[in-house]
Amino acid sequence: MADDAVTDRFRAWLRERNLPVTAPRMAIADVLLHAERHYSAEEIEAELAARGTKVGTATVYRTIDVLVESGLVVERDFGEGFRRFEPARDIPHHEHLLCTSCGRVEEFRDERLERMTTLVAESRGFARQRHRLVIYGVCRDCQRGAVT
Amino acid sequence: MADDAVTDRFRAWLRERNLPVTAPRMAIADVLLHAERHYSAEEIEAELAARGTKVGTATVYRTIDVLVESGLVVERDFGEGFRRFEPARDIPHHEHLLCTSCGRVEEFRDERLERMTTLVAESRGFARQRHRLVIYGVCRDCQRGAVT
DNA sequence: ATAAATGCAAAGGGTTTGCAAAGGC
DNA sequence: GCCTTTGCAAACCCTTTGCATTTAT
Repeated sequence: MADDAVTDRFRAWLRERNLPVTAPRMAIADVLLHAERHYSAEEIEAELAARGTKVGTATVYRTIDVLVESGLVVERDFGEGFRRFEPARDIPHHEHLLCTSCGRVEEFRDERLERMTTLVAESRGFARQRHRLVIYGVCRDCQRGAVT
Repeated sequence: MADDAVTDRFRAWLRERNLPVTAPRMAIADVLLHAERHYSAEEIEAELAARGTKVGTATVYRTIDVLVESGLVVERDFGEGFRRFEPARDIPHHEHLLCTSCGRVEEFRDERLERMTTLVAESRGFARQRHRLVIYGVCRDCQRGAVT
C-alpha cells in the first residue's frame, strides 16, 4: 500500500536527488501522505507500530524533515507544545479552526485573508512571507456536552 | 522603580488575595509590566541579572503565571518553541507581525478580523473563543541586508 | 506563628544529535 | 564499496515539580 500516486512522487523526489528509498522512509511517507488528519510525530510512530512497523523516533523526525523539504508535507503549530504535520494538498493555503474541547481540527479558506495580510505587512514595510491563523472555539458536538 | 501605576495594580491584586508581595515578584513584574517588547522567560531572567537582581528560573515562571492570572500580562506563542509575554494593555485584541530574520515583533489591529473569524466559526458550528494571527515576513531593516 | 514563596536541582515533554551498525545504489 | 540512513541513547531546550529553606504578614 506504499506505492500509489502520492508515495510515488516522494520516491521520485528521492531518486532525483540520489537519496536512498528505504523501508522506514516509505512507511512514514505512507502514513503521512495519506493522512486525513494532522499527525504529531508521536502519532505517526504509534500508527506505524500499530501496523507492525517499528521505527525509531529520530527516524520519524528526520523523515518528516525530508518530506517537508520535498514540499509534500507541511508543518503546523497549533500552540499545543508540539508540531503536527499534514500532506500538502493542492489547496494553496488554508486556515485552521481548532476545538479547544476535543482537539478536532477543521480547515477553511478565505481569499480575503491572503490579501489583507499582504497589505498589512506592506504598510509596515515588511515583505510578507506567510501567515498563520488559528481560530479557537468549541465545536458543535462539544457544545452539546458530548466528547471530552 | 517598582512602584508606579502598573506595579501598584499588581501589588493591590496580590494584597486583595493575601498573597505575599515579595522582592522577586515585584522585580519580575517591574520588567514585564513595563516591557516595550515581547519577553521570553529567559530574557526576563537575563534582564534582571543585568540589573543585579538574581532570581531563579522557577520563580520567573511561577511569577509569570501569577501575572497572567491577574490579567496584567498576556501570553503569546509565535511558534518559536517557547513562549513570550507582554503587558496587557488596553488594546482589546491585536495581531502580530514577526520578522523571520531578526525576530522583531510589531502589532496591529484589524476590526474586520474579529468579525470574520466569528462568522467563519459560526458557519462551521463552532462557538468562537479567540483567534491568533501571525504574519511572518522580513522587516525593512532586514531587507536592507542589515541585522542578523 | 503560619502560610506562601524562593532557590536549587532533578524531572518532564518534545525534539535533536553522535555514533556504530545496517542498508540502498 | 561508498555514502546515506537507521536505531539507540544521550543531549538539548523550555518548562514544571519536589523539597528544604526563607520570607511576608
